[in-house]
Amino acid sequence: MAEYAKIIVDISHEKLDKTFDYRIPPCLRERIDIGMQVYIPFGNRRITGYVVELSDEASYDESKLKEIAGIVENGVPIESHLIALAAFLRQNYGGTMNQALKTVIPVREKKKAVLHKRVRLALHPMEAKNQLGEYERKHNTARERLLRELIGQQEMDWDIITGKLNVSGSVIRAMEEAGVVKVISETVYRNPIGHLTRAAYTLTPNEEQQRVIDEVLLDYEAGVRGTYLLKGVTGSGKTEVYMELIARIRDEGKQAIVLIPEIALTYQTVMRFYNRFGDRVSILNSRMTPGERYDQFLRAKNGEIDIMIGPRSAVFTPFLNLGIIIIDEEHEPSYKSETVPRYHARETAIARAKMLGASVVLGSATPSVDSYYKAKNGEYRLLTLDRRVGERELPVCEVVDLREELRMGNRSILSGRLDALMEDRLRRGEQTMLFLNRRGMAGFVSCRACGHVIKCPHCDVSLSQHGNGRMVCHYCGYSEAAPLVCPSCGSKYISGFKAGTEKIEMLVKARFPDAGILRMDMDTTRSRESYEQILSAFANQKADILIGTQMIVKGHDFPNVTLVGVLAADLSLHVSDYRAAERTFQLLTQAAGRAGRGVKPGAVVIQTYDPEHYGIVTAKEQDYEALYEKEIAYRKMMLYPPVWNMLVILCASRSGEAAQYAAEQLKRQADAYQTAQPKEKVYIIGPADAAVAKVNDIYKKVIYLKAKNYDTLVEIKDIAEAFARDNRDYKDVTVQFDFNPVNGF
DNA sequence: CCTTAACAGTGT
DNA sequence: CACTGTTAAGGG
Repeated sequence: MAEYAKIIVDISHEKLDKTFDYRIPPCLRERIDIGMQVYIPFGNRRITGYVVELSDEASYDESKLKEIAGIVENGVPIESHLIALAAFLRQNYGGTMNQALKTVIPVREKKKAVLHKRVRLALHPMEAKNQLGEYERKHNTARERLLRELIGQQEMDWDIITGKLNVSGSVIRAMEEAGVVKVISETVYRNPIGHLTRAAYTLTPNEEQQRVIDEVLLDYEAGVRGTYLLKGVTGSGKTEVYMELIARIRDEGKQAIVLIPEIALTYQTVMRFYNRFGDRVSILNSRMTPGERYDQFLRAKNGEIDIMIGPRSAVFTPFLNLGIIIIDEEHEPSYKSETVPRYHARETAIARAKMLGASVVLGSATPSVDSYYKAKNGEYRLLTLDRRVGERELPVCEVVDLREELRMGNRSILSGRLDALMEDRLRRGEQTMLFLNRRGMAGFVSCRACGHVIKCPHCDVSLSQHGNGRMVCHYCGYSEAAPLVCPSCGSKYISGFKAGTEKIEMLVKARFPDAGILRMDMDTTRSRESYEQILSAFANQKADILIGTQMIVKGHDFPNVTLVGVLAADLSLHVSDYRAAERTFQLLTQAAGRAGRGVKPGAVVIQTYDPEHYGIVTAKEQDYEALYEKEIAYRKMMLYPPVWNMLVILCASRSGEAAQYAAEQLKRQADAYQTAQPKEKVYIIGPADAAVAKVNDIYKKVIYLKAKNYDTLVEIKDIAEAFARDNRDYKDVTVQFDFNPVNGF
């Protein structure tokens, strides 16, 4: 039995990112375990911490050790494997142990879970009769009313008594003190899907689906736990495969986690799982309060649910008998965290599955190059679904060269071809979706006389023009009134360039005045429900045309949409990111997938200035293999992931000089590592300005490192992290690490 | 994070 | 010499 415990203090600060040794008092030795929250004396105060490790010897002067004061009884003990998972996050993605623990452990809310109070009769029927008589004699009318009711039905809801019966809480309390009744309060966890009504569930997997299911289950029954990449064309029924696998693994008493991109957690998705699994399912989403999310984790821990559906953070759902983790749309960049630790849910899921003996199924119509590469190398098992359920045809895809349009004198945002098709769809009463990855009226505003571009005073980006006569920064939210004359030279010839969704809406309205038009982007989906409202309005055909940013292309099913227009396919192509072509392909494929979901065939028009680019050509042909081959050749040549690994070190500070100096010093540390380990080739580039050099008055400098082995980069991260922690120059500089970044840098 | 000790500066 | 504000270090 362990005598000492290493404890991590429950406060977030780098200086406290270490364990403290405590003696375990004999009376607690039986009960103490890794992951428990405990009270400890710290300095001259008493605080709480988490047990991270148990040991028989102390690594600190034993005479100075203090004793653990007690166990936090109603605290949520984190399982030891969750601590191990936190250690994995810290090790592989950087940051402090506390940050890692906070990522893994649900946020604790001060507010208690919703209480459900009931009142029960505490006396025998005979005694109750006597008591009732006494109340009648004393004219205790309220007590009499309540007691009479309770003799009839033993137990009642508190709310009914205080409401319908009009008996106040103080009366009930007095009766409880007299021993007549007993108040029972039980915690009722908030159930985000409790209000749904379940429909009948019927499905028989088709031959192809069954083959995939059998392949995974055969492994599972043989005790093999693998990672599977399920590549299935849109509409091939991946969700049915997931549900069947979950059902079978659940029969063995195991639980399942289903990860989906936040934006794809629609009512329809939840309903499909709810119809099949009822209230053994719960969900997590960003619209829930921390308390609600905390409740769902508690329900999982208490065994009230078997299946959790949610975005990347759901990978930490505290299931004890995890059998399978499913990651739908595994290529989605939202699976990579943008806050420290910048973990990837896919890698984290695989690590967690390994610890617990669970299988992982990654699903996508357009797998990430990373995953496909691993599948080809045998690290993942590749499974495919090639047939669309109901044998619907893939939409016809055309590419329009915008340079050609310009030459023909068409300066409008709609090409002649798209315009003609839209008119046709309007005439036939079918729907159109227009996709543009830029919101607002104009991407930037500049002066035609002097070329001055209006920029955000806090960020190194131009301000976007919006329809309300204001200029908005899309990075920090700063806004100012649009000027009438150039602030630099006074010329009145200032205007906006590069149309956004808002401008498109205006232009399309002018072009098709009789059409019903909806717009969906960050600006129109501010409130909680507006997102669902717009989608359901469009689904119910309240509008003919839906204009939006990428949020409209994620997995929605609109059977009456027969035309999808991608207004500027180049937008995602020319960003400073080696994944640009891959992202463009995925986006175009998804957008195209929105057309022709019903019985009527669909058409897709892709407008671009770069029609020969392989990202666009392969998307038009719907040729994933061709895209992959081109892409992997490029990555091999440039030593980009997944062929090599990459680490971006980011130095951010209010002072540009401090950030630069800090970055230079870290580069020197990396150089020193390279000199000490010459056989491990590391390419070090920088320091340089980040893609956006300043955001919210914070200057950002980056260093890029490329190495064959991930662990080499982890070692450099450890060195840089230790250096920054122990060096006073880093007091006002935050250093962050991003491994194999997916969201630009 | 919070607390404390040490230190320098200020005021009587 | 007591008092106050700032800073660095320690916490097991």
